[in-house]
Amino acid sequence: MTLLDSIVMQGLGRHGALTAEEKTLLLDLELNPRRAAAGEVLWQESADVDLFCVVKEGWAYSYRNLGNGSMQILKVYLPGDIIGMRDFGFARRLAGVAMINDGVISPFTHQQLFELIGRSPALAASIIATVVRQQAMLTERLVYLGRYAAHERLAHFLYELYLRLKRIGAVTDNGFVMPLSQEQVGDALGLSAVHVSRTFSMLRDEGLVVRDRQHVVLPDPQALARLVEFNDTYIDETLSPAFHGFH
Amino acid sequence: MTLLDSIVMQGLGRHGALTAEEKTLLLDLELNPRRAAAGEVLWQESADVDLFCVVKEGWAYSYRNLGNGSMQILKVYLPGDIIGMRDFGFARRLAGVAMINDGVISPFTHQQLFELIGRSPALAASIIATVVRQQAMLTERLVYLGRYAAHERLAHFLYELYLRLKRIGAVTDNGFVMPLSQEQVGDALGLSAVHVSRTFSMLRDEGLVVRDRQHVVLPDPQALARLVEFNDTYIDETLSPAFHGFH
DNA sequence: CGGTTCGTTGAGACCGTTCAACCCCGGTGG
DNA sequence: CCACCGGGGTTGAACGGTCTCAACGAACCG
Repeated sequence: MTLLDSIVMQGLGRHGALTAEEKTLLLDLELNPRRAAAGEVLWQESADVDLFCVVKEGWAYSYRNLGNGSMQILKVYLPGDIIGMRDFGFARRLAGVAMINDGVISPFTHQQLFELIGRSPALAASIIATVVRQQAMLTERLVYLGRYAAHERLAHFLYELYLRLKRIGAVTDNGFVMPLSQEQVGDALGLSAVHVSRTFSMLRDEGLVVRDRQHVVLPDPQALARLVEFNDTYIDETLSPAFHGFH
Repeated sequence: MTLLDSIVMQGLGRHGALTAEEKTLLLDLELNPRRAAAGEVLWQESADVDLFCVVKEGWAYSYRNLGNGSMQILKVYLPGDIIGMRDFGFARRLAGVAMINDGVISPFTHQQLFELIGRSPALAASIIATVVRQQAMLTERLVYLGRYAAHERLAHFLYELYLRLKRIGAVTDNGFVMPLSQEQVGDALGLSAVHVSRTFSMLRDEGLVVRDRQHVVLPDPQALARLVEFNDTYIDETLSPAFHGFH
């Protein structure tokens, strides 16, 4: 999974094919791939902001460790996502990032990002669009934490993963691999691990989610989408026309 | 309260005074002020994105109306804030915005924003910094919704308002005016209005918050800050040095 | 085969919700 | 001036969703 694939798949490159220089700029971000082991902390909260990363293989998550001993997972990163944009413009990390399973990441520097932005307004727009979309996903999570019950939070979480995985071709027969432990799911949804287990059982009994170890199947994605009233405008978002005129 | 005052007060203008042109660009955003009545909806969710607004007087909030009949308030806007940046780059609003009390707002267009960004990299950096800071505030709220109890959520909410109001000079003797109803506070914190009332009583009994109608006093802000382990790096944030080198 | 991690299930406690009654206060109209 | 009304806030009681603690089971790994 290269960033180029990801960006094209996400439809950001559809407005006129990318130029050769733009493709080069994107590929330059992935010149230094390295393996990262499950559980590896890429950086801690409050660390200096130096690098961003493209996730090439594996999953990662950003998190905050709280004073009361618990953890809140802010976002799950999938292959093709850029990690660290949350801290763009800050001197220190607002959240830590760790790998969920074994994977491959490509770090690149602030400097490279500035260069890319300076050279290609189209790519700058794409980057900004991904940041904005991430903010929208965060907002959606906030809404669910504030106002929905456990089974709705979990259903929404799984359906969002399903959509994001589908667009990078990681879904077959409505099923996908979900390497998060139930403890981690709980940390993302503001629930205890025990209650995540019970909630999975509830969704299984209703025929909405079948899970076996790390494999999840959504037998009827539409039914799940109705349950959570999924608003997918923030995933298949349309950029403002004015924005494209900006180049 | 002009945007110029606000940005200077927020320290974004400290790196070299703004040029005359930059000041003009900022003031141009506020050429069309108008009154807005309490409860007035500035725009609804899914409406076309056309305008942004500077809040000159009064408070506003962005919100999402949910299928189960409840509402989630995403953010409270104070004088000097820019409303609508959440939707920058989108064709449609991700959230509605309404006035909390009577106030004055200055709408400006996408076009004006692009012009400002094109003419002054320094102001573009300031704008981006405010967007990033808003995302950080949203993240902080998410953490509290996910992992903290009612009294901690409320204490954190009040302390954040206290800090933001202090920097625009709206705090005297540790007190400020808080025009939100308890229903609205509940919609922001994911609590019922009834429990907001009980939680206010609890904080009062502990000597942390004194409230009389719309007037709130924090007798010991430091104690409150300790209670919520307030991390103010996202309010008094430091922009990355690399970012300033970008101009 | 023993240890470890992860997931399941049960029981009890707790926090927050819902429903309801009541109060306080400001506004309005007689 | 008073009667009435309505919105916001307070308080009580019962319900329910989620948490915690604990025991147990299943899969993986040395």
